[in-house]
Amino acid sequence: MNYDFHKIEKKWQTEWENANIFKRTEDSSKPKYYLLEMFPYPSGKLHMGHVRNYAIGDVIARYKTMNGYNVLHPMGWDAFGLPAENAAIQNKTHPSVWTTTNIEHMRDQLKEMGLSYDWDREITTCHTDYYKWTQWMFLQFYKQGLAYKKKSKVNWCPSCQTVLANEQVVDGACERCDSHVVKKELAQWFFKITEYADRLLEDIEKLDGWPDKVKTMQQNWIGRSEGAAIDFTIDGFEEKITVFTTRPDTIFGVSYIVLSPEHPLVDMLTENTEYYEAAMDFRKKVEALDEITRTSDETEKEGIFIGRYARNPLNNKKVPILIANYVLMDYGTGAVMGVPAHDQRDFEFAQKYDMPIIPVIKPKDDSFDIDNLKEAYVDEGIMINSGQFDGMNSAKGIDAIISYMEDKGCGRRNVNYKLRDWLISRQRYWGAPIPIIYCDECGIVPVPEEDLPVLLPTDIEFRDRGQNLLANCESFVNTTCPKCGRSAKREVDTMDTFVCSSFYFLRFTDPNNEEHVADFDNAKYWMPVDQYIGGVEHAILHLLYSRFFTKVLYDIGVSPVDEPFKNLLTQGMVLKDGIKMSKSKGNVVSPEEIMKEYGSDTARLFILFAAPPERDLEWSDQGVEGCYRFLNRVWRLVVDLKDAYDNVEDRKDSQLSPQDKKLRYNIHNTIRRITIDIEERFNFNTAISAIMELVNAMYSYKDEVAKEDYTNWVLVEALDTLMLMLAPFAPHMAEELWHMTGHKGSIHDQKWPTYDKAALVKDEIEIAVQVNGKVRDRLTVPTNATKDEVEEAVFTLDKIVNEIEGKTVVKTIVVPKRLVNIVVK
RNA sequence: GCCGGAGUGGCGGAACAGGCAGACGCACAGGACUUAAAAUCCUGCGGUUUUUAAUAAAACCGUACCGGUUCGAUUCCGGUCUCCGGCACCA
Repeated sequence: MNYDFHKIEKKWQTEWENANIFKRTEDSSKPKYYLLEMFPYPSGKLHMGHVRNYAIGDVIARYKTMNGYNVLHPMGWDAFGLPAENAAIQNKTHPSVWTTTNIEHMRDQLKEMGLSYDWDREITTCHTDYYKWTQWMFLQFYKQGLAYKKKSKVNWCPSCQTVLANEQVVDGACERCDSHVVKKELAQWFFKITEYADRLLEDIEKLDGWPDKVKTMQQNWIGRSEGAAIDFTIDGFEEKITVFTTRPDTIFGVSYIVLSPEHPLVDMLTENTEYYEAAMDFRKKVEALDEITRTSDETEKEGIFIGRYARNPLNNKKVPILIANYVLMDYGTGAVMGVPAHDQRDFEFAQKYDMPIIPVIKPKDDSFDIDNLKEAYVDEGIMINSGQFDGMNSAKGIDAIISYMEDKGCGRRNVNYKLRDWLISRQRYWGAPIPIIYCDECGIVPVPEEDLPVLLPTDIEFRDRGQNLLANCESFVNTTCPKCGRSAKREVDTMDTFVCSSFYFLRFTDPNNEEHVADFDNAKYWMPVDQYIGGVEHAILHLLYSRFFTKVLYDIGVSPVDEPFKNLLTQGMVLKDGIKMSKSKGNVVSPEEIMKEYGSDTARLFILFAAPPERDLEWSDQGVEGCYRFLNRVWRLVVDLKDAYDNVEDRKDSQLSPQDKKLRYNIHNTIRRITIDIEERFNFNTAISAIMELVNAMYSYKDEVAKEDYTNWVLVEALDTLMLMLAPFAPHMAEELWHMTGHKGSIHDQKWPTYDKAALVKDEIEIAVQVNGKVRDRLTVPTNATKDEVEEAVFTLDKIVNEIEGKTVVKTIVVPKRLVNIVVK
């Protein structure tokens, strides 16, 4: 008979909910632990990735609770977003209806999993009492000069009919729908994340508890490079061309200047000349290229001369000005100096167009002929052909030349970032409206804080996609100016949903506060998040934005911390047949069905047992079956042995049998192992196998010892330990067994077991005996045997005597409690 | 191209401050129970070879590949290959 998980799981879920045992309040008498899993988008159903994420979190939450922490473990919904709007158009309903239905269903599923959330803190980002704060955030950013509107070429997804942030464009395609992203010139709202670039970069160092992988990804994304901005004058013009370079030490090697075809100076420099038409044709050609081709280094470098010359500010040398496809307008200044001898791209370009290659740095050891380069020499060396700087080490030359230029006023130290400002406008209905009003008289006017929230209108007809529904809603658009009272129009764009998720962790510390996003004292008690868990796909987007928000909020005194997440665990994907589960691949396993067939304790146990959390996990139906078998095995064991509780005092004073001692050793060794596995490494797979081993040991005891010889208190110790250690992994079964064996109170309020060192002391220990590093025999010795005693014993073994016969013993290495290695010749 | 991570039985995975490779689970095989099956329980389970009638026993090879350090290497060092992830004409 298998245990009735349906009944048991339902029963305890109801009991826990009624007793509200997972509700948490601020309690200064206990150490706090804030555990957070990335909240889901309410797509409709949980998938295995969610199950994994939340199962991992729940083990940690319950474990920390048992260890005396006041654990904040909240859950919510990242509920704005395009799928709701598309579904609404398709089904002719309102996105809020679709979203609400999905949330209800998914909340039920989470409850079915038996997760220890404090549901009183539930957050839903599309509710007015939440998005009021999203809008409030915008206003604070605006006040700080961190939100601004700018007309620029932006990424436009023709399928989603909206603009996207740089971070949301993956290989030239929309990260959500994979459509080809095009460039469009639009006026859009941005958050000035670049102003925080340096701090976001520097503080990565503080993130000890983050995986290096994620930190490196953020570093690359921010992409800081140090160098100089250098002004080149243009013959016959007042204007100057400013280039950015990381190698000012090579300035004497400049043989041409290249502008991006889109560079604004190009128009002026070619106007009314024979070069104008060619330049414009070239620009069009380059603009027609999509982002991937344009920025791929396989694309052939092409350029044309535009008829003008610039002057090298250091030696006044006259160099031609070109435009070329490999210079990008949105990095640096959109202009570069061409130094073919010391830059590989410039080298290729110069060879193609027959430009002079002027070496200005030679290798220290003169290892090759610098005047006949086969490729650019990019390493440091000794400066040559560089006037007064000749003979200087090129690394030093960088500083020397910058100082020289700063004195002369033709150049300066400069730092560039790959990071762009965060485009937050979206031309969609289902998002938080940007709280801005446009007045003919007063211009751009922010909505006063007391007027928040700017409500999303509900009288919208959901027809075709492809139009901004808010723009067509007159009751929304038409308003009055808060400054002058005249009629005015509202901003019709909404905010990127990543804005909503950039501060939700702060809101969880005080989710129902109507006056503040969170009471400072509450935030101070809980923040930062001690452990954050989610998929690595958010390594840049969400995690970088959240860090940015936290820093801004810290600066204005709203957040008590300047980094939100102390420790980060990035879980691996759930695979089936070696590939990611996806509808299109048809390899999806539904959590719903698994829980129905085996129960959520089994589902959780399997997903934790199959692989360590950071690694990808291969789904196996047979593996699930195995975990189910294991839980049944535990059930039967406890049922069989529970009589031990009736007479615990029995034999308490008598000597323990060898079997008793062995079992006690196993109990306490298991506690030791599991505690390390959870505490130090989150290796739940090995933690679970340790529990399995304890169960096997208990079965052996049952097998080897006659019932009348049972030592009940040892059995009870084993059973209690087993149940307590199982509690974070299989919470329902553990709770049921806990009560079945006569305990009072929830097992989830109990203390995590500690191990008894005395029980881990063994009288004897088996060691390996090696000859020249090969195991030849084994020997059981007293644990406290000295090295000499062990060494002596080893040479009495027949096998060893045979093995070393006729050979000379060079030396003998004794590793206490492990092995002896005899080296012979 | 650059920067990370990984490569261990039929499979998922253990063991790395250098110390008995393959814990635990799955699959498979054999046995017990059963009229039978399922479930359950017990046993075996990296490869090759040799000895033995058989039960068994022994030797050698094995942690992607090549080399090094060491009494001893899955673990450390150098090089190569493959896979995965990120960045990529960033001046």
